Amino acid sequence: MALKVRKNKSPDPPTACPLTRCMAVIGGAWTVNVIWYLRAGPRRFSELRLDIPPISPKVLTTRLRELEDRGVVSRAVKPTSPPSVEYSLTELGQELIPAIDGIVRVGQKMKAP
Amino acid sequence: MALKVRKNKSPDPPTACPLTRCMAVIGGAWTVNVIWYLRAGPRRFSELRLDIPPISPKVLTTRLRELEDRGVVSRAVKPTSPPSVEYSLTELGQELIPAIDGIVRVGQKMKAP
DNA sequence: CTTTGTAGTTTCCAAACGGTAACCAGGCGG
DNA sequence: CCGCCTGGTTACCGTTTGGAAACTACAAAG
Repeated sequence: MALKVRKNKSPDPPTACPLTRCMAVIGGAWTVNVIWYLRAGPRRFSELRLDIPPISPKVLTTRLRELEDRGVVSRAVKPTSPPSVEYSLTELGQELIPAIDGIVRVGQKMKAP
Repeated sequence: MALKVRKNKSPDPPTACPLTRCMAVIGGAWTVNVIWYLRAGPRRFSELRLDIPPISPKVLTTRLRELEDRGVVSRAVKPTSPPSVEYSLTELGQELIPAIDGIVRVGQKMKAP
């Protein structure tokens, strides 16, 4: 008797596809908004909170850490008093700007929900 | 005694911002993948299931309905036997392609998780 | 020594989301 | 008449997510 074909295919990790991988990062709540407000230059934690009023500090921290881990954003502590923290887009982060521009453009033309 | 400043500001709808509005549509699971596979032309329900193996029929239906509602995708029933259904990008949907291209490019350069 | 400002952290919780599995309808081929 | 194909729908359920509120650390100003 012939061997059965094993159907339990190893599920390839979701990070295999570049599209899925990148969406896993920028798909979270407020992520693209954060990148959008960093496009013009470095910005501090509390400035981002003012830029995006509905974001909670917890979520802002989470997003910034994720973006830093993936090399999209860099974090720099300035020895002011009190010490402040500047976030800015890395070179990789800059590459997302045209994509986000495109999303904004479509958002403007999109039917209301 | 002076009147207090009322702090309960009317929370403007999340759809006010074009970026947030568009992300609400393309942020769902597999949404960008669906658009990606429609970029080359019309595609049927079952073809999309083969293109994106891990997507469930429930989610694929949900995504296609959302995209249709927002004018990104159009749905056409062909009188074949059995009747088949073709989905394709609208003009608005086509405008998302460059944005998704950008996301893919960043995804390729992104650090592993 | 209390207040102010920056930059978070922690806990708790309800709602949203997506996965699984089963089921359905209409048409046709055998 | 039975199964099969396409294109879904439905019910159930566990996990994840993001929101709210309260709390922390540290430094300097007053």
